Amino acid sequence: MKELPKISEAEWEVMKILWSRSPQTANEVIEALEGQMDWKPKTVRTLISRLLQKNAIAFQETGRTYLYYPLVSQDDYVQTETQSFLKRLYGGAVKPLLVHFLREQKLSSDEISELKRILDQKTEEGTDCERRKDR
Amino acid sequence: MKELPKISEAEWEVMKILWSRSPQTANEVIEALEGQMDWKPKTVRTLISRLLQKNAIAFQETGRTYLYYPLVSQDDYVQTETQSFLKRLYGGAVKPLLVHFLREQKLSSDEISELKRILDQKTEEGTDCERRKDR
DNA sequence: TCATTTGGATTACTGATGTAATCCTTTATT
DNA sequence: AATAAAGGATTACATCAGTAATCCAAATGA
Repeated sequence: MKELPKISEAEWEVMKILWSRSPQTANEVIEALEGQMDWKPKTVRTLISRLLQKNAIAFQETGRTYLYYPLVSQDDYVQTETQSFLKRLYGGAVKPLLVHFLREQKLSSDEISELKRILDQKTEEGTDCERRKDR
Repeated sequence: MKELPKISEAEWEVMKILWSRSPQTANEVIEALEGQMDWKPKTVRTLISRLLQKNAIAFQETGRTYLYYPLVSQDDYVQTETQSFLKRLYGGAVKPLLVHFLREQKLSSDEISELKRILDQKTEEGTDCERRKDR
């Protein structure tokens, strides 16, 4: 697996725009962020530059302007970030987090049903996992 | 709710030590981190100082040395961090994260059972949540 | 053609973070 | 008593992140 570039919080906002639609010009990104982030256009351009340097995005030239697009998928990114977040806060153990969330969060009954369904599936497919370890 | 101080990753390691046992002297913390973090003693002291400034920890003087202890609970902290993490990566929606994790993660069948149990509890107690909104 | 606007490139500045070293004072050692 | 060791306080310095402003070349308008 390749190294994913580290994306800062501010940069993340830009990525979200590009993930939602791409390619886009700098100005389109700037507009998309307007009213949402209270950033000066120049600020957004800086973020775009930094994302370029980090190889998180790239561009195709069209005339005198560039069309930017992401080089990393949001999914990969979320996955990786979540992994390291978990490691940091929960020592890598997923279950405590899940327990925590299932307990604390307001979930509609529909959502609860869906989660249960997923768990049921896992019961079928995955019961042999890790069994071997008990010798 | 009070403002929790922002704790950096390196500082977090120190906090973990103090959460696991407190109060402790700087040297005890330094020892506890040895072999684990490859930091010079002075580095750890810097982190301790910064945590003091941020009011994340405090100390009682005993003779010429200090005994440090946390001022914020790990639970509060984890809760807050998780909230903002979710907000950042999943737009605040918990369910996508839960789905993601339930799907991706290796969970033992015991864990799965426990999670199901929690969901069952929630089904009973919480079905009226948010119902009002549909007018 | 000359001035203006515009897009991208470069430079700027502040605060946080990682990673220490140096300084100063008090206590322990010779 | 003079010196060394030790603990905390202060200072250091590079990099990253947030937040822009300035510079420069090409396109546009007068």
